[in-house]
Amino acid sequence: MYTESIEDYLKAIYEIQKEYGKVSTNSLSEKLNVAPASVTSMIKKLSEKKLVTHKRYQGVKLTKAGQKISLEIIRHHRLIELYLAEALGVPWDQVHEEAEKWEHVLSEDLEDRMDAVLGHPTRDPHGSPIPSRDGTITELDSIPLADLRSGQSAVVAEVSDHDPDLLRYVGKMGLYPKTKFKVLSIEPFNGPIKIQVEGSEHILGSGAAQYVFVTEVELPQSEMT
Amino acid sequence: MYTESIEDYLKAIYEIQKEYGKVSTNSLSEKLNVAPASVTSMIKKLSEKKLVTHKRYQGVKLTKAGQKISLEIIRHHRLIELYLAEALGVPWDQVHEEAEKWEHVLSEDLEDRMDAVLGHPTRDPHGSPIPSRDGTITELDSIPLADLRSGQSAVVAEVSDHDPDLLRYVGKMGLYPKTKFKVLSIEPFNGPIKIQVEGSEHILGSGAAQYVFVTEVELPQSEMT
DNA sequence: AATAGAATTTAGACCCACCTAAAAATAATA
DNA sequence: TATTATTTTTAGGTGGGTCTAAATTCTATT
Repeated sequence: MYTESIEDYLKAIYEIQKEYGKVSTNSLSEKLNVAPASVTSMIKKLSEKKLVTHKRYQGVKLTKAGQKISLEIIRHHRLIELYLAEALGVPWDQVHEEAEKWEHVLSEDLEDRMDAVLGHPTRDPHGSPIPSRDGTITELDSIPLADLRSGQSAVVAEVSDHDPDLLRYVGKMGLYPKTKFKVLSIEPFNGPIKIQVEGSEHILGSGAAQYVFVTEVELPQSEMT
Repeated sequence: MYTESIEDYLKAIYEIQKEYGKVSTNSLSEKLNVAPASVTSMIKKLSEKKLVTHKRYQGVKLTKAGQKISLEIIRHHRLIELYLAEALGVPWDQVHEEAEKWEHVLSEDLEDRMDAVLGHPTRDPHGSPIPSRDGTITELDSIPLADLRSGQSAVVAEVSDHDPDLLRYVGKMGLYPKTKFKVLSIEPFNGPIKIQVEGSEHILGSGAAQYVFVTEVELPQSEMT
């Protein structure tokens, strides 16, 4: 078994790798709230354990072994999030924090039991895919809501869980995964976006719209070929 | 918040205090599987934090503050045990290990939710009382099954959860909390005990009978006054 | 190509919780 | 009571994960 800290680093590396491709010391430092120097020394350790590859001043990359572990932790995390939401009614903006702690001490047995109770789910409450036990994951092919244009409809695929305030904000307008909505108008220069969700209209700031990812985008009637 | 280690020490101190009255350095060393020297230094720390009182070479005692924290952890532990058993079907010999890890990272909010889902229970799966949120606990007034005599009936109150094998062993004969049974015979010199549980007979080793605590003891007909 | 600025790494230190070995205090027994 | 045995404490060290300050390397810009 690995320490909680190692698991946190691996998870962070996976997530940064997914979002930006490259994983720098500084990006880890920010994400994990530790000093860059601390990251360097941990990278050295991870590298010795063959969990990442590292070229000095060039960032890190997960090895097969490292990725496997990081996906196990992510699986724990997302199963827990979903379980807490479903079974205990924890609101979607609180499940992340709870899962952050619990994920490190969840046994395989309990993981399986939760998985079974939930019916072998594939998405967590924010729409993120839950890796399978053997470490495979199918990342979603979605785009930020902010990239839509006036008149387009789409379905919410995933909402970033990095900020509880954001989740509450978009939750208030019903923008949960699988919810269909329509962009009524979108102002230029990152202006506010007017959307229609289940009959009612809402205004969404562009900052938030960066973190709401959508799929099944439909062109407006007027632009159909 | 306190470290996991501190919480473990406080819990151990509470339990030893309850079982033996006095809490020595060695008893903690054994219970926590750490060297006596390590216990001494942790005691110093706990003492500085006013969680225990300590006279050199004389053992420790929980302060009010220390007891409060230890009961909070025990509450977490036992609520988790019961929740796992009830909601996820984890067998009673496995819930302890799971709870050992989870108890340190359980939020108050989740504690309350579990408590509510379980209907504000007062006993864990082994029959141990669950402290209330404000830190009150009503310890059971029970005696070891081994102290019963031939012909007596009693109800299982509590089974020690210190050893999973023990739990499986007594579980096989149905000796769960609230189960009524009768002592058919008991051999002297810590001999085996023949008991009747729900119609069927079983033989119970005296070692195990030390750890099964019973209540509602009834005298046999022949000895009634 | 030189240099200023940013990113990264090294050096040295801290805290936490643990360890072993040795010393000191207490308890048990001849 | 003296001596031995047991318990507890002190002394000194280790590994894990973090920090700050300083040195190094890379990158971008002139």
